[in-house]
Amino acid sequence: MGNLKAPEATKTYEKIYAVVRLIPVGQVATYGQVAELAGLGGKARLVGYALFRVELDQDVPWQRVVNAKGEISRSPARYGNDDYQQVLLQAEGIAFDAKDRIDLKKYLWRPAYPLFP
DNA sequence: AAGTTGACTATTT
DNA sequence: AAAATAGCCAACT
Repeated sequence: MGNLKAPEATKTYEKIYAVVRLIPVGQVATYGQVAELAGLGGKARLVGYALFRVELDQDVPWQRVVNAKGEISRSPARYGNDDYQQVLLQAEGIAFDAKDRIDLKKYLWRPAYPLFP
């Protein structure tokens, strides 16, 4: 315990989680894209920070958020959860190449704009 | 209440 | 192509 539950999250992060929850199965979004859709002005780092704090929340499909290169962002702070992310994405039908990269041209989420009126 | 922390990205070496 | 740099901000303790 000790982690925020998404519905109780503070406003800024709540918006990020709301966007992430809209990513369809079988597609991915980049951190920068989520930041922009959440109205954060492209501050991609905030999205990464927010997702770290909600990692254990089951309602947010954090696995569908990858970095701008189409790669899973690895970090020692995740203790292997990054590998699990790849497994989850593959289970949704997303393919990784030999360098563990996703073909963003194929899988990137293209939502209608604006997401939030 | 102030310091620490952390899943990014565009640009430059 | 890969590695280093600078700019960004909120939540948690």
